Amino acid sequence: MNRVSKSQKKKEALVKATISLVNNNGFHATPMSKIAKMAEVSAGTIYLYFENKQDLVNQVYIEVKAAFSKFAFKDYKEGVSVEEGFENIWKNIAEFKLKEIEEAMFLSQCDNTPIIDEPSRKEGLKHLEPLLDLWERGKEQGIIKPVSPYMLYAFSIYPIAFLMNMQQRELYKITPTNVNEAYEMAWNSIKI
Amino acid sequence: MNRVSKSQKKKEALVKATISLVNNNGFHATPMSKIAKMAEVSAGTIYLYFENKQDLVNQVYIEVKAAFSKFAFKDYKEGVSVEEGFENIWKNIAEFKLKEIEEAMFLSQCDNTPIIDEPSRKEGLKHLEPLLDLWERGKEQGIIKPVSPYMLYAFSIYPIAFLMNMQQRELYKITPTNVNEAYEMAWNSIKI
Amino acid sequence: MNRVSKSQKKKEALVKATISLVNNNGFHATPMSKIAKMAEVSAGTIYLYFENKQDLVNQVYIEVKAAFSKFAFKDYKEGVSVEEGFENIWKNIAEFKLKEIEEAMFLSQCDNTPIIDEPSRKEGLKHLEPLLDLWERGKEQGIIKPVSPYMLYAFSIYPIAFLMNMQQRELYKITPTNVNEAYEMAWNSIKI
Amino acid sequence: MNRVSKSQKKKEALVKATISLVNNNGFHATPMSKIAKMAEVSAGTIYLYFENKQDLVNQVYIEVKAAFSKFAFKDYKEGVSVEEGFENIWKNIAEFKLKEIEEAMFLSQCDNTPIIDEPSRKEGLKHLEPLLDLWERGKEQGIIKPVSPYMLYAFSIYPIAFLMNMQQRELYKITPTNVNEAYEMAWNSIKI
DNA sequence: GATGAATGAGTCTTCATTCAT
DNA sequence: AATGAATGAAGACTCATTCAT
Repeated sequence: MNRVSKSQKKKEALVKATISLVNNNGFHATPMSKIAKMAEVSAGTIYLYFENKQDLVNQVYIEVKAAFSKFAFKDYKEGVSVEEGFENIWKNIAEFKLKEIEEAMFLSQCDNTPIIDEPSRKEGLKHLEPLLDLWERGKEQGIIKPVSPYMLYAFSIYPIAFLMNMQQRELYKITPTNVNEAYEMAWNSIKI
Repeated sequence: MNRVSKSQKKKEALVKATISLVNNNGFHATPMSKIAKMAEVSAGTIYLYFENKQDLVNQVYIEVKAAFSKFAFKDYKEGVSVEEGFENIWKNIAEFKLKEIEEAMFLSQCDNTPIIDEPSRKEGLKHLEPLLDLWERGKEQGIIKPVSPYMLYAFSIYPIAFLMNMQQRELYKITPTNVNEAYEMAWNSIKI
Repeated sequence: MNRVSKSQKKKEALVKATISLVNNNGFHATPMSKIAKMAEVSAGTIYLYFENKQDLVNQVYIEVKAAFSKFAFKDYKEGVSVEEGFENIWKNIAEFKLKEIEEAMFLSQCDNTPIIDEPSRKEGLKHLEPLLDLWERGKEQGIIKPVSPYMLYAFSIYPIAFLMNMQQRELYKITPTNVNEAYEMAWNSIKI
Repeated sequence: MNRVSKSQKKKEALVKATISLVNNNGFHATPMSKIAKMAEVSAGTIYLYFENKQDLVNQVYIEVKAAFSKFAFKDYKEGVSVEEGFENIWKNIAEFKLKEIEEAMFLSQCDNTPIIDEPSRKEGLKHLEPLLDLWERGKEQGIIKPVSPYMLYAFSIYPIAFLMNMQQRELYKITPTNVNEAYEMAWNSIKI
């Protein structure tokens, strides 16, 4: 038996296909039949793995969000200084958004659109704890502005999605230099 | 004769209905029939004012973007100092996004989704010139970071949309104090 | 006052437009709105002259059929010999079908299609009497085959429509020589 | 397994229904829903077999034309004399047009109407070669008039459609005697 | 008489979902 | 587990016809 079962492979193919097609056409403009075709399974097969279309996107969303979070905290050590920790996480996130474009675009679309239901949204959020903890610590140490984490997120993390969008639409090209500049701006906005 | 013709009223009702329904359900999940019903016209009437569904959203997008831009630069005088000018514009934008929630949500969805075609996106952008000019001036005076306007926008303007989204989802409440804090963060991120 | 009233002109324009559009698209694929546009009147105006769409084609059919019949018997004198009379009529019909192509195509489409109602069809037929009389006389004189006039029509007159169709589709070019050959064939088929 | 698959049966039912309904109402006046109902399948099923309505008629046309051609040349042997061969083919065609009325009416409507697209028309023509060859041979032998095959077709074959139409409208009754008379007229018109 | 905005029934077509195989 | 043919509900769009002006 393979380490990854045939079933698992099919599910992954479906997830990949969903991401790609929803990115290009939006959720409601991507038929299940196309997802099936791209994943090289039959239309009926989807329903062996997912209850229905809504359940499919929900699951994909949760999965991608999990992958994103995992990536965001790779190499992250809780003990590290606030600034160092933030830089680590921020650059991970930036790397994710600029390298795993498909996944990142998908998240961006889901987060600005009513296609994901509220429970799945909640589910998707729960991995972000370490960043919130870090910010909490920063606030205690007088390093981070004493504002809502939503505000911190809005000004330091959310902007990366915009840059990614512009790059995707070929209006803007992100270089390593830009990334450092961007990091500076992010840090400037949240540090005291 | 009325100042606003009956036709004009119908078109406006259609625009309003489109914004509201697309906000709540997304573009592809809002049938023309519902738009018609909400605007209290017959389904066929839509096609007197718009070529098809795509044309409808495109036009609504352009219109809302124009309204947004107009609002963004109200009371703005070109001669004013860079910081003062930026504060003026930023607060206008914030006010728009927090007061004209329907319109702002609509823009946010359109800007992160493939429902608007590229020509209409271009059309929607062209009113932002004064802000770009201001930033240019700021860079010359050594006040604003010498980075791409996309970057400046990402870190100073785009975050407002996130706050609006969170408020809309009732996860976060924006108060006048918050607005000032947010402005500080915006300014901190772009100023040298 | 003009000899031809404004009303009459509008009606004629509508008839012409109907013929042209039905020829190119078929009855059910030509909207009233297009007919109105081509006739340079408003859509509502059609209903001042015709009860509804069916009535419009019916009337156009009857009118064109009448024009056709009139043309068919121009210069025709009842006293003339059967062969001479037939040649006269046949060549008139051929001339009509090859010169008044729009009208002739329209008739051809109506005659092979269920778009005209039966009463109007009957109405359209009633002008053909002189030809039937001529054939009757020919049969009495032992010149024309003693077969049903439908048969005589099928083999001597109906073929012209086919040639017209082929010419219209640019598969066949009718020359004066052809016309004479065709007449010979027509005559050969019905004469004893 | 059946000799004729279930799928094949459905397609045939759709073809039959299309012929029947288009005959009675014309192409544009027969909704897909009615075709589906008559074929006892769901509306959506049509689109498993045909791309769209146009494709449906095109395919039906080609199929019927092929059946017609096959019938026209049954029992036909190339070596036979020109007159014998022509009589064979002509009578086959007459038999088809008088027995397979539905199919024949359908062809008649398609051939005098812009509902079939040009490629499908071309496709439909290609089976008529043997008749053209026979006529060519007849011309060489000085038996058939040296005129365009379009002319020969117009005067010898096309008339049958007229007789069929009249019979269908119950204005004329075709008997075996009539058929022989008609054949004589056809032959008289094309023979030298 | 003339207009053309408005209607809404009717059409083609798509697509999520089911189910016999 | 997997298929894919079949369904039928729903949606975009058209168009004959009406009616206030």
